[in-house]
Amino acid sequence: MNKMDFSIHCQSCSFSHLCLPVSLDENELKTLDEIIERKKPLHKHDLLVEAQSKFKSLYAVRSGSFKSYITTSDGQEQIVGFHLPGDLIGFDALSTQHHQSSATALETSMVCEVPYTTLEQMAERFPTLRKQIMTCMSDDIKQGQELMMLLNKRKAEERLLYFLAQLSQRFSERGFSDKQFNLSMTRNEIGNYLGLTVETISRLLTRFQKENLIRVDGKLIEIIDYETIYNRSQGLHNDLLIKMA
Amino acid sequence: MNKMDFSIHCQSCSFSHLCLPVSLDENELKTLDEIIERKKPLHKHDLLVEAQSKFKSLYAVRSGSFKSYITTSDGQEQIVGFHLPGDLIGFDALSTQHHQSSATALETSMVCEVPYTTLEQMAERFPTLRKQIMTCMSDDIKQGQELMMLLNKRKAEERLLYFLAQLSQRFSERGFSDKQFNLSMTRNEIGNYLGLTVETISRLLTRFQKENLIRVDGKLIEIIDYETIYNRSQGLHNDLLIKMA
DNA sequence: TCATAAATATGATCTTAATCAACTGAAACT
DNA sequence: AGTTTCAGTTGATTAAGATCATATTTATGA
Repeated sequence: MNKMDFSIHCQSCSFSHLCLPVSLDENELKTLDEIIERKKPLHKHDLLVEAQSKFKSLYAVRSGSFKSYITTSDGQEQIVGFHLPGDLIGFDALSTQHHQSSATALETSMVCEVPYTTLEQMAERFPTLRKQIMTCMSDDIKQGQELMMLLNKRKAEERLLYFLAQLSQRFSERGFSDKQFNLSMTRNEIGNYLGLTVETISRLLTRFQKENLIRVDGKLIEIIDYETIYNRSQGLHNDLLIKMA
Repeated sequence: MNKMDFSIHCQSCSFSHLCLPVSLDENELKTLDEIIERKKPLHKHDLLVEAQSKFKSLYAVRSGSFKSYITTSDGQEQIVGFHLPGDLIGFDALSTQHHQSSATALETSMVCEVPYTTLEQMAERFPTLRKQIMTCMSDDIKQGQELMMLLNKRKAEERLLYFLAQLSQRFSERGFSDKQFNLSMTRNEIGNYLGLTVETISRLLTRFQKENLIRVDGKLIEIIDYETIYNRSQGLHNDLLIKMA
């Protein structure tokens, strides 16, 4: 048994459909469950992974949320992703065996630690697990490509609407409400991620509220008109949609 | 033997240090070499991989160059990468078993096709190959993150200088001249990739020439002052560097 | 609980690169 | 060869979002 056993198991985890366990059979799942260490909770701002540190483990988010970010030579921070329960953190380290990005908790959070050497041994035995690891990595690539598109081709309004639509969708996949949720990141962090300034994020959120797309109360966001949010995040406006119909 | 044998082998390929063969022993290399199919040359604009198509193979660039791009619902194209000899194309398909992005040749080019099922069987037998595949994927993620940073935090001048510096470096890794090379992509494609317009690329190139950083002659680029190009691509300007010294 | 700091909101101004436009040169196509 | 299309250059104007400035609200901590 692990030092820390919080009596949490992959078998009963409500995010297993998004995480490594996908498509493992009972026996495989049991083995995976045994190598995973449940760590004690991290608090806001706590560092989970430090960039440049040696790669030892992957981390699966159990509760709470994280941001991962890279830092430029001149000290600027670029957020490259926000992680919700079920997400895996650390794939970018496989290339150099050192982490490319750091990850910190955005709120009190729990993770499952997956020691890489044991995971690798398991991967050797279970092709389905190997496949799932690849899938997760490939997802990371895909997400990066989509974000690149967003940053390149979309204007401020579309970026933020996309961000909101995507968050709503991700919450829904995880069994949370997709109509009402709390932002665990600051406006500043959203801006950093989307390539915009805090001021722009703030102004847009108030505008979206005036347009009756969302309701904003500090960190709490209520999605009122998902349809329009989604359409406009894709660059489709009402007048355009009417023309097409 | 394969239907097409151009008498080219991994064993004698000058890009093997960048490709799958890295860290394979002689025996492993021979097996890899046998499953790889050398295809006939592709010409400019020829489609190598079509987005949404079923994932069958990875492709290693042998000569020439490719762009890969995704297409939005409204038909816009976003270039997500340029591929030089030794690069692998197709990792983004592992997640869904369908390609996310399309790839077309920018000039007459040759590829080695690596059928995925056989590669997977090999990966099962050779842990080093498995590791190398992971490394390549992880590199893709890393590159995506760096580009994201570039698009998010850097201004036009810095983006294009970064692009030039990176190209020069990549050519050098492949044994080509890092001082003088041909752009196989159009200004338009560079702009698309960097999130800028053709006009901006054109103006910047002429400015860089006036500033004696490069010489431009149509597609031919000569790197004159790599040091300054690199520094300024990182947001470091001369006056700033003087202050720091 | 108050004090200080951090996050958010909002207005005024400025900057960068996009857009629009016109022209030149280079390929590609019968 | 000559025409059409595509790629690139350069200038003038505009618009989107950054930056600067200042409140205001919300957290955090002694």
